[in-house]
Amino acid sequence: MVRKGAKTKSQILEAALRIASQEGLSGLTIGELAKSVGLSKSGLFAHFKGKDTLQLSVLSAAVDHFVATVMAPAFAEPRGQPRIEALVKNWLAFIDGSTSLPGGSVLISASVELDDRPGPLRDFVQKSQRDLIRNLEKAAMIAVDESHFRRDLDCEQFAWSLYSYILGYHHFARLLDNPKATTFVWRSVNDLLESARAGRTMIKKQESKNIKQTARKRR
Amino acid sequence: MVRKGAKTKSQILEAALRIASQEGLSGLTIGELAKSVGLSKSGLFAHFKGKDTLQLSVLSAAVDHFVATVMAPAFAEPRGQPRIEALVKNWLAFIDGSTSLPGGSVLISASVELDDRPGPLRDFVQKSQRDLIRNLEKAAMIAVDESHFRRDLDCEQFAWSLYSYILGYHHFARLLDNPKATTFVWRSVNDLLESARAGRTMIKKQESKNIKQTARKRR
DNA sequence: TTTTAAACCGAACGGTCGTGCTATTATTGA
DNA sequence: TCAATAATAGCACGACCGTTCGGTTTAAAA
Repeated sequence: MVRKGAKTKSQILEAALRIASQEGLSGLTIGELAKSVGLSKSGLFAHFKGKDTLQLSVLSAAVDHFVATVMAPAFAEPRGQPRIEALVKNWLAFIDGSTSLPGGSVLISASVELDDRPGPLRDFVQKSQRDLIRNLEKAAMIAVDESHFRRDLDCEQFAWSLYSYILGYHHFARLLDNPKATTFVWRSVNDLLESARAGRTMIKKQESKNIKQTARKRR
Repeated sequence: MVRKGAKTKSQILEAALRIASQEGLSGLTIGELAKSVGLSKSGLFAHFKGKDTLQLSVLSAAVDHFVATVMAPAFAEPRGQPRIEALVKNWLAFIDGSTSLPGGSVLISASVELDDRPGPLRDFVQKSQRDLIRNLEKAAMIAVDESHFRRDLDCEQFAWSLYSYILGYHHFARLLDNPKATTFVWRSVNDLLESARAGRTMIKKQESKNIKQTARKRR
């Protein structure tokens, strides 16, 4: 009894995601969105109680999309360093737009857009970004647990550095169109991985070699 | 004969800068701006040929403001590493808003806002950001020249890493309100400086010690 | 097939947007 | 001081914004 509605609603969010990724969250207008999905303004409006709800739904959809195309596949990889490398790889592809969205990450745009405007939208982005950092941190902790990384590694600092590189890539690749962005980010990430590995103990020679090999595979 | 006009124009740009830093460049509206400087919409509008020109002027003013409060003072410092550290220090203060602007860097916001919208505005931001990176690179090259950094340092990579950390700080400090942001960024920057220093030759022991000391001073 | 509720449209509302016009006030050079 | 000119205000415009409401179509339930 509630079939058609949910379907078009997801279509709406899909289109909304595409627009928001290009025009920003506040650049997403109901009229334009309605036109892009072939609905009337009021017809579309009926699916949400107001613009705020629509924007929140878009952000939520953005998180879902990010988790599905970046986090989930990475966390399906083997624990430890391979997982972290997969995560970075997926993430960069996500930013490039190779993964369906034309205009970079909606969440990064929203982060900058909302960082000075208190309210439910900012709260949501804040929370989702904190979760994201937490997951990076956890991935690092797992790598420590697997003896890929040294035991005294500051995982929070690690997560911060990693995220900074992602932001740097976003900036260089999207705005500056710098073709070296990929080289830079992987060099920095590999350095980061190496310094996280440094001083490791109790690893068999062969295993250590494997790790080094894996770290370089994307270059 | 052209006195009053230029004066109020600079007042307008000052207010515009403040608004744009909070609401974003596209969130800067003529009506609101006029109200904030106590002018009528049309009275203010007469100073610019259109909204595009206004936005360009704001971006230009943002660049000037950044250069004046971050770059210029840093480049007044001694060549090499001290200059780079001063640059980072000024930059972080600038992002915090301690330097007159309440809402972070207008240019960083604009970068994300415009990275998918071709046109004169994007071109301007692109150019100014490229200049900025260039200056970071030059600062690194000078440090190499001064034998603070090793001779085979990839200065472009150095500039990229440094800028990534700045972006990371912007994200963590502004959106996430993470109090550890300062710790993280300085730790990463110091690591970066150290790795840029590593393998240096022909430096007297005492000099080397001074450098290390300077690198740690802000922690 | 009929009933009934969900999905959608069209028109209209008050606001605000950027932008022109004309008139009025301030400022300035002579 | 006085004319010239720059600076500003007032008003109106078309366009689009988010939102409401009453009616029509469409799809699910019976």
